[in-house]
Amino acid sequence: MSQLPKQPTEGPVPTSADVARLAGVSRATVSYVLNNNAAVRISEPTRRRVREAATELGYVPHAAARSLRAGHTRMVLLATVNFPAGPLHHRFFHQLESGLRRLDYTVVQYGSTGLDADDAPRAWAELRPVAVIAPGTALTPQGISVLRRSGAKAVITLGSRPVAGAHALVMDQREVGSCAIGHLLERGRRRIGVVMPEERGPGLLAERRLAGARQVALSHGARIEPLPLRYEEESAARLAARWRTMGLDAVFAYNDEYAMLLMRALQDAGIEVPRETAVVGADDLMLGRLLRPRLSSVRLELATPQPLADLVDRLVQHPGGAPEHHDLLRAGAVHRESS
Amino acid sequence: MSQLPKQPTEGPVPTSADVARLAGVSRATVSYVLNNNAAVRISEPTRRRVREAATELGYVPHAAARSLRAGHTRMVLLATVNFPAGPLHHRFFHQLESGLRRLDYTVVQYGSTGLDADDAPRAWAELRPVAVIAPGTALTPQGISVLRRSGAKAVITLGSRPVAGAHALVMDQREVGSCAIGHLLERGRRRIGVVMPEERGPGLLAERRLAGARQVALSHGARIEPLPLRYEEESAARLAARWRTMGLDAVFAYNDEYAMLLMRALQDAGIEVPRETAVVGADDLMLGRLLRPRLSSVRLELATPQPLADLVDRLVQHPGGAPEHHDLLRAGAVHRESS
DNA sequence: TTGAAAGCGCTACCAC
DNA sequence: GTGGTAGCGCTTTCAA
Repeated sequence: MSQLPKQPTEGPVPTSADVARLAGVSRATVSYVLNNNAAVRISEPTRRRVREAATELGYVPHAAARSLRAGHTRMVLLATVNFPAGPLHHRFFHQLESGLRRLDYTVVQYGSTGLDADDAPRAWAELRPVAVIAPGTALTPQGISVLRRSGAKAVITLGSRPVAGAHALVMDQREVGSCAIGHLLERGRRRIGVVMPEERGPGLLAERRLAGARQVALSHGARIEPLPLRYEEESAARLAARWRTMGLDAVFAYNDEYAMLLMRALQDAGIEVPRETAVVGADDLMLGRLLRPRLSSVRLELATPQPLADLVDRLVQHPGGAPEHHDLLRAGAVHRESS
Repeated sequence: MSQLPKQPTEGPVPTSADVARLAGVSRATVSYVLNNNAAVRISEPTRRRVREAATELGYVPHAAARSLRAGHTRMVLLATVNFPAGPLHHRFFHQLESGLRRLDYTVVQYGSTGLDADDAPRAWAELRPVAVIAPGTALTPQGISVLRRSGAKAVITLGSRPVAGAHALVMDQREVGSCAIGHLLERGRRRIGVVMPEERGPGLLAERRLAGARQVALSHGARIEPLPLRYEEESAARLAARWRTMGLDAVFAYNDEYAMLLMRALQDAGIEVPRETAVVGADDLMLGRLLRPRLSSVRLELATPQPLADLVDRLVQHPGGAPEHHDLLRAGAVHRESS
């Protein structure tokens, strides 16, 4: 209460020189004390005077000045362009951030909507981050080069596949497709539809999941039929209306939401699930358990973030190694009643 | 292709002095040219030489050095602690960021999990942001003061209610509760349950929604009954089993997910929806339309972000005014079949 | 039209 | 133990 500074808004921002003046010492001493510099021994009374002066003034060190002097930052820039927005990724980044902070990095998320693939890395580079984690889709070889030359020790891409010249955290969405199809094959299905959302967002993910589906189907002599679908009841009803003409005995519906939409439409059209057509979603939403039949799904898991924080730290400390690829995504079929 | 710099990883980061040397001019000239300084006229050939030298070296200006010299930054720090993670907010922040970038601000998201309410603002202040937008829950008066004294021209809180001494973007969740209850009252219900999730995350939101519900109910002589519920089928089944003992004729279920869970459980327990008990959710999920009966809901909307970007800009340019409060949340009942 | 130089806040080297 | 001070990269007066 009594410690609240007097002038909330006016007045210049206090610097270490102000602290030094108030404590009656030099700026060097202030720096030593506030950074707990072990290489130099300062008497306890002096330390106290400095600390008191600092809190009295509400002194906060100036990160820009510090890193300018140091010649490097400890900033990890997490570029969030075109990022999957679900709770799974949200939690993952959250934990990755905590892990990196524990290693004394400053993590900063930088959204770059509207900037193109050349401008965005330039904008990031201006902050001189020591490491950059960005979606592979936002990072061209030129972009990687810009970041490297601006002092980034580690450039790490994130996405369905690696990008040449950078380390990669791979979330191979094919895994999801192959997992779903594998499950359906096991249950005796051979003519399988794969829902392809017509919305903008899921486009790339859907392509990769389809690719994984095709891969597995091919090696088992099963048929894969892509099924464009908008996330609207009419679109689903239309698809359901011509369902029997397509001769499918199963469908992998991209994710649980599309699966629920389609399953309802199929049921309304008199198609029995799973007898006539099996349905599998993905993401294992709680809601799928409420439907009748309960929705089979593919559960996704991301790797534990702490080892990745350690990885970043290692790449920063020993840069220049060969690009490393780490697989983040684990997928597993969850069998319920709809398949 | 041919423009790719040669040494990807080694070598020092090029500075404006390097550009000057290569172009055969002074550092001052480099600065004039690259910043399109209108106050000084540079010959066209010189400009070209400078620009070519810059691209040849892959020069990227050093934001820290620039802002150190300028005495201020154009960084807007968006603190993301305890933020609702839904698509609604996600889109909102995304657009706010775009709007601010259009005004030439650098927007940076800073997660601060693990830092307490005193440390977090200090960490933010080290970056000397010109404006800070942070959840009200993460911002004590001390924190606000620290930011002010570190040069932040605008400190803006975000949340259910304003915080003393700062501008506020208010998302008054009571609105949601009162809207839901208002709808149920209109439809003749008088004894209304309000689901309170027992999970950690929604706690505060649920409290506010309940408060709004109580407010409206009180003024209409209706009864409100809080109903703790975990997001699990057993918990819902248990609640449904003792439903008739409670004598409720309606329930506002916190959001659509809890509503779906509970509605299913009620139906399984033989309670007719909406005849015996009306059910209302919130968030207006697409999935609610797939249930039978279709789920009534409260649709949430956040204000258009562009005016808020303009607001931030105005507060930065003319600091010191009285704290402003802006209401962001709009709620509206969506009547379907479950109420 | 261009160049020289000061100085933003900070840390680390070197004297005392 | 403590202080003086150079210099990180940049912009901007002031002089030429």
